Amino acid sequence: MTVEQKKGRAATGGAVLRQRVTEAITEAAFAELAEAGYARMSMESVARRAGVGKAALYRRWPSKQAMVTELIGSRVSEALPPTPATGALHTDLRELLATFRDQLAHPLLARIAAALFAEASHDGALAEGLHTGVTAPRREAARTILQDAIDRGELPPELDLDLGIDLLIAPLAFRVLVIQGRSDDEYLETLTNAIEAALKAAVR
Amino acid sequence: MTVEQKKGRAATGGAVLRQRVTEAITEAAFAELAEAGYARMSMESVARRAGVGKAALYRRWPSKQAMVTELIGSRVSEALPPTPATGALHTDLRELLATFRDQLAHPLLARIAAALFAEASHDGALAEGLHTGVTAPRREAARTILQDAIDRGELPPELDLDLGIDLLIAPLAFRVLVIQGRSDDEYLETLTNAIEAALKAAVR
Amino acid sequence: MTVEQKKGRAATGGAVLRQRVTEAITEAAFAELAEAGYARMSMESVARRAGVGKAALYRRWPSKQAMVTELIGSRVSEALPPTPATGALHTDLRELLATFRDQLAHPLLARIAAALFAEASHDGALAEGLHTGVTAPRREAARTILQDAIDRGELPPELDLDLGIDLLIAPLAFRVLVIQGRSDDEYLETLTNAIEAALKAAVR
Amino acid sequence: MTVEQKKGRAATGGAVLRQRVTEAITEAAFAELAEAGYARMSMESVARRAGVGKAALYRRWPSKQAMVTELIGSRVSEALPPTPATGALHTDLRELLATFRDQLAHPLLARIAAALFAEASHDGALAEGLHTGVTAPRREAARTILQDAIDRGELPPELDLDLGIDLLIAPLAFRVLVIQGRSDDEYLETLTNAIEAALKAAVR
DNA sequence: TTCTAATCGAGACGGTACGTCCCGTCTTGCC
DNA sequence: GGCAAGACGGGACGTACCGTCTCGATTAGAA
Repeated sequence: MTVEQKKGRAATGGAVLRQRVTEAITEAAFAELAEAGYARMSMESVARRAGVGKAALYRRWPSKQAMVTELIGSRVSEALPPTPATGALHTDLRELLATFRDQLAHPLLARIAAALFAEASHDGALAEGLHTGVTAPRREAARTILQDAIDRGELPPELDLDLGIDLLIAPLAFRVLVIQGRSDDEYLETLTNAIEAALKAAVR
Repeated sequence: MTVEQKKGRAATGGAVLRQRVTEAITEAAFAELAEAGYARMSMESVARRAGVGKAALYRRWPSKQAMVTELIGSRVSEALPPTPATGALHTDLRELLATFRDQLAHPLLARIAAALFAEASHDGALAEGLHTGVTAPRREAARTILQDAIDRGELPPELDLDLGIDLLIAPLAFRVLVIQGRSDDEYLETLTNAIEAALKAAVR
Repeated sequence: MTVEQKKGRAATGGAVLRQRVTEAITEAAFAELAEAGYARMSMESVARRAGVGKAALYRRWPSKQAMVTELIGSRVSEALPPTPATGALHTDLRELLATFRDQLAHPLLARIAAALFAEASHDGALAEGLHTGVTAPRREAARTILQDAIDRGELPPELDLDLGIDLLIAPLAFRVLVIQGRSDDEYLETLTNAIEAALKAAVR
Repeated sequence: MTVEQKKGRAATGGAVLRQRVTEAITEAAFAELAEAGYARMSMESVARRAGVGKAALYRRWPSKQAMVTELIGSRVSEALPPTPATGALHTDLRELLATFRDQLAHPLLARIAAALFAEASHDGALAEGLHTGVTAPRREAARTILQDAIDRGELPPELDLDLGIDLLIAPLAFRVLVIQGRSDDEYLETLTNAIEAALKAAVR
């Protein structure tokens, strides 16, 4: 028996059970978050709903905030769509906006994300986690679209990319999250037109 | 002492003490909010900091949320600047955006407002309060600017006003609140140009 | 308004309520101790039984052990009988032993005291508390009886007082607490005779 | 390797391992008991200290209490000295008391025994176990000495044996366990004299 | 001036959730 | 089939706040 074998001997014990429990917790947590929101959700109710001891939660995450952050982050990540590449700025834009709207429209993610972003002002680690897991990938997708359009000559090379990304993401996010207003296809089409015009003018 | 003086004293006497206490609470609440954020602020620490009993708080507001909402709402309202009316869309826009940025840059209001908007997803009354006290007045200012520009022929009459307002407010809000990025005068100038172009294209 | 008046202003708030709550807790704690014993008694069940928040317990005592120690200590203290002074060693002895037996026979105090003495081996503060509140007063009563008997010439002046006290207390305590055997009046009479003989021989 | 060797290993191999594990647990348990006492000792720390899994403990004993009871019981039994038979009550007594003191002075057994006797008030099985394993054998030794002395005419035939045993055991036990006072040879000599006198008077 | 009624600071109240620890059981893969 | 490792459900620990309550002192206004 080698040392490696000995060390690894019991390392995998209960992987199946662990998986089952983790899934029960995840499901319960999302349900509680949807019903009560982040502030009113309690670890005790999640554990109760999952049919699980509180320790099972704290064995996986060090705190309520850590649990919710990770759950949201992974759910959001797996929902990250492929960057559109239709070959034309207008269609790329519309596709990205539609995808973005569909994600934002998911009431659960939207509501919780808002609470997390709010908390992030007072918690550097949380801010970092949200940036890495949520914000950055989406901004990167937008950046790719814009850069492609510049390469094709559809947008001026002097475009301020960061500002461009803001223009792309912000109006829709505000409408859905803060105003909680409509964002149907007609709205999206008009918005696409407006953003396209804005991008062409957003030069340093 | 004349009767009038006596009456005058009678009308304001208790009110003076009450006013003093209210001010102490308000100041303490803003300080705690700034240091700890909405979620971590406690009514007990506010009372302690203000040197008053907890009952003094609950005599004025029915709950923590109500207190913070009202405090934020009134502070935000008194900070509402006059709507710019320079006679030209571009300057109106830039002035509004600069004002808006200065308000958002106030770290306290920004952070707390985020937490409150997050909570609003689960609390209709809070949502209503925020809309009336925070959102609506600002959107109205933007609407006025846009309508004036339409009237002057600077913007097409078919402009989707709601979308136009989103375009005006959202990118800056996102940059300051979520991205927490820079928003200096240069950025603002480019943003103004981009928004102006977008508005001209945002027709139904 | 003097400083004293100002300082004392709110110091007495809720004394009546406090008293009521303390009594409810005390009663519930004794009941739980009787039913479950020290180890199995929980602060939560005491609070529930008393119709009281857990904080009400922890506002009064810093821990479960402190609460039980104090409750037992005070109950035992108030049960401390006057030292017998019949003028004769034999009757003093019998009276003291009878009193002692009656206290020990109280099933609650006996059982809990045993658990506390056991814990005391590992907790200096607890040991100190038990000595001061429980052990010392009883030993003092015994010492008085013995000294009186020496003064009257019923016992030799060379009597080892500490040993004498052991002889007086220990056999009965063991019978009741450890053996849990009978200790009726007949037994007590024989025991009194035996102890009296022992005391006369317990010289250094 | 021959078949016999293989078979022999098969037959004893498991037993040897089991024995080694049992010893490691026993040693760890006594160490933890000594350091923390019964209440604060945890099965988890015992397992960790012994370098074994918790299941190894629960495969051997059904509960923490059962484990400690059995461990203490067997240790105490193997420490049971031969009943003294010097041919004279005084020397028998002194020898028994000295042995008893030496056993009680063992800090581990003493402290744990106290906690177990306390728990026994609420647990009949534990009480039974302690009586059989700890109390009864020692009382029997004392009984033998007393009966021998009666047979030799050193003690009256009317002696209440149970009371006699109490007189023998209790004062020393109290001194060592509860008072935690000194019990040197000088004390023991005086005590022996006193008990001898008491025994002669302890008649029904 | 004396009375009255509101408000004050202090802090205890019942409750709920936090994150930690340990019980006795269960599961896994190695030996 | 026993082993070490360690996750499992359960439940108590002691802490922190919530929003409510009670207390006696303070404060002005009205009588």
